[in-house]
Amino acid sequence: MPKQRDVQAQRELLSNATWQVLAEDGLPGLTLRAVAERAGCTTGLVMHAFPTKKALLLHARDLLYERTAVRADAAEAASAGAFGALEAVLGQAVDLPHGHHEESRVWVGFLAAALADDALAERHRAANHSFLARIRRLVAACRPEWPDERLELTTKSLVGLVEGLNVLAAADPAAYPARLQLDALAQALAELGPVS
Amino acid sequence: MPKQRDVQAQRELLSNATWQVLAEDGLPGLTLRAVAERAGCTTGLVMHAFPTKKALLLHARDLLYERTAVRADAAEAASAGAFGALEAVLGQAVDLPHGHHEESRVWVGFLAAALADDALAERHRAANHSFLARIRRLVAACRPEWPDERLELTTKSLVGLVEGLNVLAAADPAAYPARLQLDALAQALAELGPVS
DNA sequence: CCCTTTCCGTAACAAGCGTTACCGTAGCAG
DNA sequence: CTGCTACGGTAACGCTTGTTACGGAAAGGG
Repeated sequence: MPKQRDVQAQRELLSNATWQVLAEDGLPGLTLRAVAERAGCTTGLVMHAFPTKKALLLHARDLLYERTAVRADAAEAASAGAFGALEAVLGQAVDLPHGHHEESRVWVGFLAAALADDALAERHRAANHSFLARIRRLVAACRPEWPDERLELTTKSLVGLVEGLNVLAAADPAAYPARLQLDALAQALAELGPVS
Repeated sequence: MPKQRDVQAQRELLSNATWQVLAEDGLPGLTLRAVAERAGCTTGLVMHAFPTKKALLLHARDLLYERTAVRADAAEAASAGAFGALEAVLGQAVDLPHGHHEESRVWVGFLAAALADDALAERHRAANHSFLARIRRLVAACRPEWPDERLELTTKSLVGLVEGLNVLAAADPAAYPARLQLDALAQALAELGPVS
C-alpha cells in the first residue's frame, strides 16, 4: 500500500483555485495551467483529480452552491422570525463580509459559461431554484394570506433585484456600493415588514 | 481609383455576426473564424475591417449600446407623460418583441468579457451610467419632490431589478417568462404611479 | 480595352489550449 | 533497510487560436 492521497481535499483545493482564477482573470483566463499554478501544482495533478476540465468546472460550481447554501442556512438559523430571516438571507447575499465582489465575479463567470454548456446551465438552474424555494418559503411565512401567484411574483422580484445588484456591482463597484444595495433591499422588503 | 468598399457597412455586418455567435455559442465560442463564417466571409476580411479581435468586440459593444439607446429613445418619445415613458423604457428592456433572450445572452457575454478586460468594462459602465441617467430623469419627473438620495436609490433598484430579471431569464427562460417580468416591473413601479 | 490599385481569400505562423503518455519518486509493507 | 506501487511532475501531442504575409481577382480611370 504505497503513497495515498486525499482526493476530496485535492478537489476542494483545485475548485478554490478555479474560483480565484475566475475572479481575477475572468472566463478567458480560466485555463488548466492557470488553475494548477494558483493551486501550487501542475496540470498533472489536476488531470489526475478530475478526468476533464468540464468536470473541474462542475465540481467548482457545485462547491460554490454548497457554500452559499450553508451560509444561507446559518443566516436563517441565526435570525428570529421569518422577516428577520428574509432580511438576513438576502442581506448576506448582497453584502458578504469577505470577498463579495470576488464571489459575484465568479458567479457571473459561471453564468456566462453556463450559457454555452448545458451541464453547467442545469447546475445554475438547480441552485437558483433552491434559492427561490428558500425565499418563497420565508415570504410565505411573512404573508401567509397571500395567494401563490403573488408569492411567486414577490419571490422572483426579490431574487431578481438581489442578483441584478450583485451583477451590476461586480462590473461597477463604485456605482453600486454595499450600502446602497442594502438600502435597496430594505426598500423592497418594506411591504413585507412585521408592521404593515 | 480601383475597387472601393464600405468600411462602415462591413463593420456593422461583422458586429452583428459577433452578437449572433455570442448569443449562440457563448463567450468561449466567440472566435474570429466563427464570426467570419457567420458573416459569410473569411478571417481576412475581418482583420482588414478591424485591426484586432479586441477592436471588433469594442465596436460590437458600442453598436449594442447605440441600438438600445435608440430603442429607449423611441419608447420614451412614443409615450405620454413621465410615468408612461418609465413604463415603456423599462418594459421594452425586459420584453423585447424580437430576440429578447438572445440579446440578454449577448449582454451577459459582454459583461463576463468586461470582467477581464478594462476597455470593455469601461464601455459597460458608460452604457449603464447612461441608462441610469435616463431612468433617474424619468423618476425625477414622476416624483419631483423626492430628494437626490431617494431618487438614486429608486433608480438603481429599478435598473437592478430589470437587469437581474434579464440575466436570470437568459439562463432559465422557463422560470422567468416575459409576463412575470412585466408583472414584477409593474409592482416595482407601483409607488411611482400617477395616482398615489 | 487595358492597366493600375485596392481589396480580400488562402495559407502559413507562433503561441497557447486541453489532453495524454511516460517515468522518476516518494512513501508504506515486510 | 529494501522493494513495490500509486502518485504526480515533465514533456510531448494534436488542435485551435489570433495574427500576418502574400498573391490572385475585381473594379474604376484613361
